[in-house]
Amino acid sequence: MDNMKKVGNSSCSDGFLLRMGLNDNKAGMQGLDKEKINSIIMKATKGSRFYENELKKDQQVNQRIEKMMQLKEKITTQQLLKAQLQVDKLVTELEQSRNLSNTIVHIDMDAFYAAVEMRDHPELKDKPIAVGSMSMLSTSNYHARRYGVRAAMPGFIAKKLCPHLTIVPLNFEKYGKVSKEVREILAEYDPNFMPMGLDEAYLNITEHLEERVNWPEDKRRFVFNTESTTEKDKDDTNMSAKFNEGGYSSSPVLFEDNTPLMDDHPDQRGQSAENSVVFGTSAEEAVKEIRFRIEQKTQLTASAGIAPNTTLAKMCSDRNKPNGQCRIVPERQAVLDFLKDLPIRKVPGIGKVTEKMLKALGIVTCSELYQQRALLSLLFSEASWRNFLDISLGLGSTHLEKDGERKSMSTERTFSEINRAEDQYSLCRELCRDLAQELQKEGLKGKTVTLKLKNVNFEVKTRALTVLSSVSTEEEIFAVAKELLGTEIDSVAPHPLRIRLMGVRVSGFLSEEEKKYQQKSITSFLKSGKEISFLRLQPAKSNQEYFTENSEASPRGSFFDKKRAARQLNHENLSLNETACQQPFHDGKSSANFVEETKKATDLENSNVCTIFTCPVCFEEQSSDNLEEFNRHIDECLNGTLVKDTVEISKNDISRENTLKFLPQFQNENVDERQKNRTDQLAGADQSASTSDNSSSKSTKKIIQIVPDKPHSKRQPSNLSDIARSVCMKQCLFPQKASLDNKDHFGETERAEETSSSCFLEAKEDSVLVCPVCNSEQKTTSLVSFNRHVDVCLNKGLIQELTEKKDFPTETYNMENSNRVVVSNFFSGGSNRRQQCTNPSQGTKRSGLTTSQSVSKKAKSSDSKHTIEKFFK
DNA sequence: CGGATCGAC
DNA sequence: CTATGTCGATCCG
Repeated sequence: MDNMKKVGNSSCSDGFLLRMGLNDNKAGMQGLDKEKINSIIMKATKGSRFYENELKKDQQVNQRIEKMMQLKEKITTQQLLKAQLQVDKLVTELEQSRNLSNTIVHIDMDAFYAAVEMRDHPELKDKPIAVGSMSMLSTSNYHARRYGVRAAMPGFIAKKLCPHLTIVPLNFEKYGKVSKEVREILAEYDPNFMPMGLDEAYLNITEHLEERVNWPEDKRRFVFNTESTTEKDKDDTNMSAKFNEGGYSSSPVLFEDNTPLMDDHPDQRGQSAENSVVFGTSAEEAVKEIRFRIEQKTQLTASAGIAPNTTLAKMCSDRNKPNGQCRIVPERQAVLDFLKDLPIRKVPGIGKVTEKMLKALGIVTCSELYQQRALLSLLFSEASWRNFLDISLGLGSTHLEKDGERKSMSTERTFSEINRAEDQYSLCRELCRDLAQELQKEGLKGKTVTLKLKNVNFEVKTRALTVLSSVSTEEEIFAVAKELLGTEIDSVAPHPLRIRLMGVRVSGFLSEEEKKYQQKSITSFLKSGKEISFLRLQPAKSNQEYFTENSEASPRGSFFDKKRAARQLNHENLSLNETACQQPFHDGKSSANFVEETKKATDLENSNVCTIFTCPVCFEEQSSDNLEEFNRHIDECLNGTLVKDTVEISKNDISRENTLKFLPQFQNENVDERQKNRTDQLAGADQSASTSDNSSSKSTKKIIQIVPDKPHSKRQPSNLSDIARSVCMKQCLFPQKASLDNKDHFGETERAEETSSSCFLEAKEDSVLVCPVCNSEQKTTSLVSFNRHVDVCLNKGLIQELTEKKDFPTETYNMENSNRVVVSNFFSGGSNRRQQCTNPSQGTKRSGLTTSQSVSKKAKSSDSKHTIEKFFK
């Protein structure tokens, strides 16, 4: 209670100041003390829009904390004990899997950008400098840090702190070059080392050390380089002089640590020739050697950490910064000692917010994190508390992960206020262009486009839309982004949208497999078995068919399918048929058309399609072409198979996966290069319209066939949600095509014409919407309201479905008070489960609050990134 | 899935 | 004189 109050009332400046990273001012002669720094920053920042927003965010965090504390209050001793037992059981397992056999090194260049600039501008050497701009600094040198000048601080504030500060503009090209030089050295110790941005890298030197033991001295001898031989020097003729004066002799690389210089070769160093040095064979020596060589080559210093896993190595490299190194020897006790008093904030993955939340629980150090493990398991998501547990036990990845596939790509830009829609659209287009370029470099195509906006009050909003066929070109991305932007503009109309940042992101990339086979939406359909087609119910304009592809994300998540199905009805309508259908979120003069008029979708001929309905449940062809009658039939069938359905889910999912491998490759990928916007969404349909002959296809997955010919084999409904959807889309038709069961068909199926034939159901003006869940007729003819209704129904259904599942892990975790656990377990479906994989020796299984460790970023992209040097110490 | 949030640099 | 970034991943509902 006491705590709660404190949190709630905590001084509003708390979080903000925290963020500014005001900390150890090394009691140095020059510089400012902490208080002075605080007040200057405050003065400069107070009242600004930025500050106001910071306060707001801070309040939100406080509210979160308050909620957490309330939850905590309700926890009973018994629950806690139970949790303790369970967590400790896990601890035992984790402890058994501890792997100390690897030697991981984290290398971190000191004040990298600033150091490079100082090297290249000797006149700046003894001055406080920062790299960046008046708006934002990327890093500062140590001299400037004494004034409180930090990375991620706007330059104009830094100037107030330190009027003498020299701000040097960023020069990524240069940093990239230096970085490359460093990497060349690193590669010698671990060819598979993992760069993290320009100034950091992880190495696994386990193998190197094994070999190194047997190396002759000569292989470990390095000469002092007093010549300037680096390329940089060409830029700077003073290099030699500078190097001599501030260079190696005064550099502490070899002599700074108090640790004995030698291990296995006690007096080597002394024996070494005058201008050379020999390094020992231990891990420490090897890393000293690396740092020595880096400094010789670049005249820049690096810090390093050596430990049995990446997390520890990283925290280690921070310890003796700058220009120092630290090792945690591979013993359990050494690891625990290191962690004992380590503030959790030092742990990679624990940021400002998590720190504050944990602090509210009285947790500041890693050992406290361990002590509270039971409580944490009740208050945080599984992914989070498991991560906490790993941290407090000192577990982490013991090998460097391969660069995993990237999951998204984005670009964003900050600018001074833009409020004219016209400018906003062209900016948007520009961003799409940039992004498209980057996507193409990596050959990626994604299905989800996200627009990010930050208004002049620093409030950030994102709006996303997932489309069926993946996008990658400027035009394709813009077509979607434009729509999102238009909606936002309209939403504040008649006021202008006043923004200071815009960003575009593409995610939902196709997997390799998908790339290969994904072609027509039909193919995706075969794969996922969860296609949704939808009949537009505004027949006044046109009848179109929309496919929604289901992603892999939730292999068995029927709930999401439902949600998505319902939601996508909205979105598809919105984005794809702006002109042809009502625009629920736009007024008539939608600004989306401001820059580029949306092209009219090609109306598809469907008038002469003779329709046959096949019930998606019983697979009987229905004689009647009366929709209502058909609906009734399906409803009956559905009711009859409800129970059976849930049991069959997994089985069907498996069979679906198996068949996937044999999907034919379709060739019409670029057929519609010219077709943009919604037209391309309809490519599959378009094609089928012109291709009536699909006799070569064996339609095994047809659910509703409305095509004239073709008998088809039956496919079991995959699960309840599938059925629900198909019913929901009563008047829709599913693309078919097929050859799931016909491998012979493969390979030879290169002709686009063979791919599919799909038909359209005639839209009847008097269509009645019947909710597939509750079976009630809906009065409305508005799709949006109908969707809303279905959504609600589906949610109800979810609860039912939940209670029916016997294997739902209700007993596993504290359920009495925290339905959050229920929800998260359910919602995350497979993903949560995946994360539970717990073999620390198997490397990163992190998620939740740890991020960067589990994700291997592409070096390439981080290179071009505007990086900000870490700012705590 | 979409939106917000977190963390790294 | 003004003026506070960019990116990717994860979590929650």
